[in-house]
Formats: sequence, C-alpha cells, structure tokens
Amino acid sequence: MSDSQKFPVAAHALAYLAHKDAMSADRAVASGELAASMPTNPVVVRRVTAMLAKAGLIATRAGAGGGAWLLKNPQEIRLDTVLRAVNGCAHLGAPPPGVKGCPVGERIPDAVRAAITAADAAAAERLSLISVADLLVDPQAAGKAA
Amino acid sequence: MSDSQKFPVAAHALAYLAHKDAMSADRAVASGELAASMPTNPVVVRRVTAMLAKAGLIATRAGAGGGAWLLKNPQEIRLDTVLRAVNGCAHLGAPPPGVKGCPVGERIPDAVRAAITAADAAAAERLSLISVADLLVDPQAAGKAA
DNA sequence: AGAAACTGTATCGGTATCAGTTACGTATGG
DNA sequence: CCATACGTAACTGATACCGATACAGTTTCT
Repeated sequence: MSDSQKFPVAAHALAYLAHKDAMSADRAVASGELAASMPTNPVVVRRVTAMLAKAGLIATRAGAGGGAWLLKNPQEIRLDTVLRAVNGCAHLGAPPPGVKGCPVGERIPDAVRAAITAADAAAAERLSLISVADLLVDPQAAGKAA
Repeated sequence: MSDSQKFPVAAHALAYLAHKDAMSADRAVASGELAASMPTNPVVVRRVTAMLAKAGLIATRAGAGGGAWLLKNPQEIRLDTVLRAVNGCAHLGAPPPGVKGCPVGERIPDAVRAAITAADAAAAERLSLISVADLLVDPQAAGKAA
C-alpha cells in the first residue's frame, strides 16, 4: 500500500484541532469543519479520525455538538505516532521472493528487505522529532525541528 | 505514485550483476537471466535496467551476447542513488491543497509537506550508507551498515 | 417525545497505478 | 542470414484510493 493521503489528512486534522484548542468534549470539532479546511469529504476525515481514536490520540463523540478533540497536548503528539496510527509507512516496495536453489538469488531479497526496513526506521525516527505543535508555529519549523 | 517494486528489482539486479562480476560488455547479463533470479518477467527487468542505464549506473547492449553490466564498483553504488534512479521515494502522501482564506488551513499543508520532505530525506540518507556490495556479504549487513 | 446534528461504516463508481504479457522495431554477433 | 537481446508500446487484470450516498446508532436541544 501507499499513495495514501491518510497521513497528511491525519496531520492536518490534528493540527487543526490543536489550533482550535479542542482539548475536551465541549470543544469538539465536527468532521464537516475539519473536512472544509483541507478540503476533502467529511467521510474521508471520519475514516482517519476513527483510526486516530483507536490509537488513543483523540476522542470522538456522536450526536449533536459531537466531533473530535485531542487527548494529549499537541507538543506530546509525535508524527511517527500519527503515521503508525494510520497504518502508513515509508514504503519503498517489497522485495521479490527470490529463487530457491540459487544462493545469491535467495539471499539478496533478505538484504534488500533489511535495507528497506532501515530506511523506513530512519524516516520514522525523523518524524518522531516533529510534534503536532510544531506544525502550527511556521511552515518551516517542521523541517527544522531537531 | 508508489507502491512500486522498481526499487527492489533495481537493487536485486545490481546485486546480481555484482555477484556475477559483470563489469564489462563481455560479461553482460541478459534480462532473462536477471528476471529468472527474482523471479519476474524480463520486460519488467528491462524497464528498470533502462532507467539505471540512463542514470549512468550500468550500461546495456542489444543483440546476441548483449545484456547489462556495471559501470561502477559495487562498493561505490549507494542505494539512495539507486532509489532516485528509479524515481522512487519514501512516499508518505502529499498534503491536500488547503483552503484559501483560512490562515491555519493555508499554512498547515506547507508544514506537513516540510515534515514529509524531512522524513524522505532521512530515508535517503540512511540508504546512502548502504552500497550494492553490502547486499552481498550477508542479509543483515545492509541493516547494520553505518 | 420528536427533530436535528453527528459519528462510524458499508457500498458503489471513477480514477490511477502497477505487474505481467505479447508484440514489434532495432541492434549485435556468429 | 538468423538467432539473440534490448527498448518500448499496448493491453489486461488486479489493487488501492478518494469521493459520494446511504443508513443505523448516539447525543443534544426544544
């Protein structure tokens, strides 16, 4: 999998909630409002917020006046957590299975897989340096965060 | 774009060429042989080797006895170069365009884009520590390379 | 109680991408 | 001349995604 917009949508939604100070049920933001700021469809937003809720980053409530709000401070929500919450990864592809019997054909896929895993971990580690709060201060802050 | 197998195929092909000591035209390896070691289709291999040739990593020659061979030593071919040669990237998705007029809705996409770019760069940097030669020594070497 | 707002989820259609295959023109070597 | 092999185009089937509609269940307000 992966040219998914889930991660960008999730990051945007969390930043929006942080900006709106949605830290409790009485300040919940509806999916329609979040969707309007992307812009995208409210259903797309709800598909993502449902995953974020399962990951414990936000809470949601149905019914009039319902919506989503943050369960943690924006400074404490790291983007690698967000990425994992929406099942995203820095997918570079999976190695082909390799061929039995050929000693080199058998081992290369494992080595390639190890390289991909290492790159994936490096991307996640970089994202762990960025918090949702960093997304609000200025467009360059996220890239500079260290 | 991007759950592509291009990067794994490219890495596998280069490692195979290195293993076969294909360092000159007279040791060229045909796409059929490369494909057989993945296994995949020869055309899939040629689509990738054509890109690697354009990037100057290998050379290819048509006709009987033709095929692909390396233009650089396996130790000198870094995996980030390979990834760029096949137009791959650690795709985490692209931010939605954002909404004009809303100050927060306008800036968040830029911040998200900066975060994604940073993660992508981190993945590439990690790959730059791994050479094609590292893929041959042992399956874990690639992950350990530093 | 009834209306209105909102979530979560199922489903469907349209679009895009990819792997694999076949086919063809071109180039190379015997 | 002919077999070999690359590069590329075209087609197919599979897969994934976004967006939209629909609906059941939940919550608030009057």
